[in-house]
Amino acid sequence: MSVRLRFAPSPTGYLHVGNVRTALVNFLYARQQGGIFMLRFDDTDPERSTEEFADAIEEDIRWLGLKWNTSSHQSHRQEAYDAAVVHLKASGRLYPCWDTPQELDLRRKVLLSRGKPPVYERGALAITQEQKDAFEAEGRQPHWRFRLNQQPVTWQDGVRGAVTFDTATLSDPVLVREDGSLLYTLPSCVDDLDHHVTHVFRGEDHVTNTAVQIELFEALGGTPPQFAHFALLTGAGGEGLSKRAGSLAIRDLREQGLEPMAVNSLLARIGTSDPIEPFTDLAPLVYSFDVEKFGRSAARFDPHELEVLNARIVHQLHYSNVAARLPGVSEELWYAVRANLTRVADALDWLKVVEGPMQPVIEDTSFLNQAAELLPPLPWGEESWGEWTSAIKQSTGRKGRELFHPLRLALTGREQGPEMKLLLPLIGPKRVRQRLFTQ
RNA sequence: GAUCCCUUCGUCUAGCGGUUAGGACGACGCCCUUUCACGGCGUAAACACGGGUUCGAUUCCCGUAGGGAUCGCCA
Repeated sequence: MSVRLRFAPSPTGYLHVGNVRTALVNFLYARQQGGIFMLRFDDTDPERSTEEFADAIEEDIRWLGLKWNTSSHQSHRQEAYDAAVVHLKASGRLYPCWDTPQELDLRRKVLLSRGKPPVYERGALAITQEQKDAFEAEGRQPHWRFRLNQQPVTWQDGVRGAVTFDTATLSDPVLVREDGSLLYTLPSCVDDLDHHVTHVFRGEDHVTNTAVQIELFEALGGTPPQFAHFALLTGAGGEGLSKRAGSLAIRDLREQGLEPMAVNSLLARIGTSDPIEPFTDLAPLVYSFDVEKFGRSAARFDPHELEVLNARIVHQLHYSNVAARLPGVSEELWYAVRANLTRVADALDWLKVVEGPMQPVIEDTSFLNQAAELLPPLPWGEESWGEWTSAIKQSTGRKGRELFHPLRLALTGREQGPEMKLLLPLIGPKRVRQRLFTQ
């Protein structure tokens, strides 16, 4: 049976680098194994989930090039969850609770102040039938908790090896709210089962959930998928990333003009033992992927690395990949300037330099006038620059920087840039003369 | 407060008792290009600290410090 993996964002915000790393890891493994990659919207929280965010997430994933085979929304699968709830109630694993949030909050604080873990003490299991009747008479609806086995749960983690977690140290999770709406845990397990998910790769913030979910999978009569939990990313300063995810939203990176493959190249390899390299497509990332290459310590995500990767990717990009984004930029211009770019859009600046209008920088008027007299014969090609500068050298005695620098400045207005032998023919004789004679 | 995970060049990491502690990115230098950038080549750069165990610890154990995570009617 082929592998089936899923990326399950909740549409309560924009995709950020942490999310995308999770998406990539699941995508890469699914592709490598020739399996299925599913996009699943965990939109069980009607308060916070919106269609706008769901659309934005799809847009971002498409931009990255992570094609999914199927997609689903948890908000459309209520019947499946209802059936699971009925089953769990019947087997006694789901029990009603009438605690109010205020009571629970207070209880947690009391336990904490005594130095005890703030775990739900199962008061609801102890209440009498009279109390239940009383609650119901008042019209109060219960919320429902999953009764944990309070035993060690062990699984073989793809990154961390054998992991054991004692569910006695955990609170029985609430699965269903008073109003019947569901929390993340149940739909997630039901979907994983129904969709035959074989592997779940996610951040280590989910390890405790895994123990709970394994019990749930079993209570539902299913077999848990294989898990792998990689260490989370931190910011460049070593601080947690999740809290300040806003500045690292994928759409911001896109708006900054970064290439999707720069993002993919970094996020697929950061924290792994494979070198971070500038790739122009996903294929090498797919075949080199191995979840065991992930380390167990948090890696730093440094936006500067993204810049560096982006530049190196841009230097390799073919004209066909960028032409649509660069109106007016010819193939010749692209190949002349790409090695000097950090972002694709920077080519537009060079278009302006070549075609004008631009302000030449004049260092030495008489030298430039002399040079203008020595311009090589038309038509100009790559060899014209050499012919021209040799002639100038001969007649003026200048060489090296003295010879070269004033010409670049007059012709491009810039201290640095692409090779002049490529730029000269593009600028052309008319504009060259114009710029040389600028006073 | 409790529990779990982690700590090797600036960064991402290899290492699984004896190594000149390896690679990648970055930095720096040289070469190429009659400046710059690109590219090529090269150099510098690390075992958090303190105790053990051992003939011998980067590697195993304990502790300290630091970092990350979890303890929700969020996902």
